[in-house]
Amino acid sequence: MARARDVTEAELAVLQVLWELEGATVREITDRIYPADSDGSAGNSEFATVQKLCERLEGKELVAADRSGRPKRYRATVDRASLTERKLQAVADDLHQGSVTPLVSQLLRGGKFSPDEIETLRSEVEQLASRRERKGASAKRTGKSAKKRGRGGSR
Amino acid sequence: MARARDVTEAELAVLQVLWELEGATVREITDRIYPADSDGSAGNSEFATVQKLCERLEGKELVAADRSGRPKRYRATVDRASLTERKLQAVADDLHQGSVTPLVSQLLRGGKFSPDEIETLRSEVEQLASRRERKGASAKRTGKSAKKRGRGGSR
DNA sequence: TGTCGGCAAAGACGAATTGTCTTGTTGTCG
DNA sequence: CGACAACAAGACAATTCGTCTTTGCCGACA
Repeated sequence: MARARDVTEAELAVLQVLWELEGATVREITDRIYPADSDGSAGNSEFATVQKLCERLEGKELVAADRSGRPKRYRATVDRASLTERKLQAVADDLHQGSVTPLVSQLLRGGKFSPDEIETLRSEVEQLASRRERKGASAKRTGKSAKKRGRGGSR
Repeated sequence: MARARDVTEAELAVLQVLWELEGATVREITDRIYPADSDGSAGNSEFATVQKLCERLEGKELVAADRSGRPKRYRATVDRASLTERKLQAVADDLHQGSVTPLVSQLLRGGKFSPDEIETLRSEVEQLASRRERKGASAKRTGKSAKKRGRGGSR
């Protein structure tokens, strides 16, 4: 029942650092997230907080730890794009039976795009279109092709 | 810190019913969500559960209640598309500084589309592209300025 | 050798959320 | 009136989340 636990605000902050640094120790992450108090006096608990966040992220298999060196080294096992995709798929599952097309339409309808972006999107769609030409001999567009793919509400 | 409260699983179930029925009483919603035990004996608590969910949804201003008739009547104040947009924007805010273009690209790259869908998307992009063509006359706010949309992550 | 600082692991904590359920109160209808 | 559905208010356990404390470990260095 528990629905794939989402990435938390604080956890995301850690991930962002790991995406930026491409592998970092808890200390390094902490220093990025909590600047200002660089003196080692009370900053002790912040370190522990980040440590805990890293553990939880490891539990979710979003980061991995390299335990060979002494200061343990964390790296992200998902990149920004993957996480984005997960979240988008979750939205699709929740609101559109797993189909992502409505999401794209919705985003396009929002229309907040620069000419550059529009051009990029256009070419991406064209690419998509041409890719299907290559394989689908019969452009039978009435079929709808039942590609529903519930996409496991599993979790 | 509290981040615009998300719609819960159970709450979403209620919303789905309201989208389907376009206004319904708590009883009606309950019957849809908890079938099987159609006898009115113990189903009492389920009713209360749905009641509570409706109250919370009302608190989030996602539904509104018409209190004139006796069996109170709830209706959704956001449609599926709006909720979708919110969630998408939240993803964009969290992972891409509020820009939705990367989301579209990501979705397109996923490539799970039927020929029909591709055709639809293509026309939507074309529409977007052509819409920007006629920018000369309107000195309105539509200027490319809108850009990134800081979109204060809060609330 | 002894102790000192950084690292690690475990866990406690309070606050908040979520889904469920209980208990009273109120309104309506036969 | 009397029964019964709708309603309001809240209690409840379970879980989550961010934070913090404690305790032990290790290697370095005077």
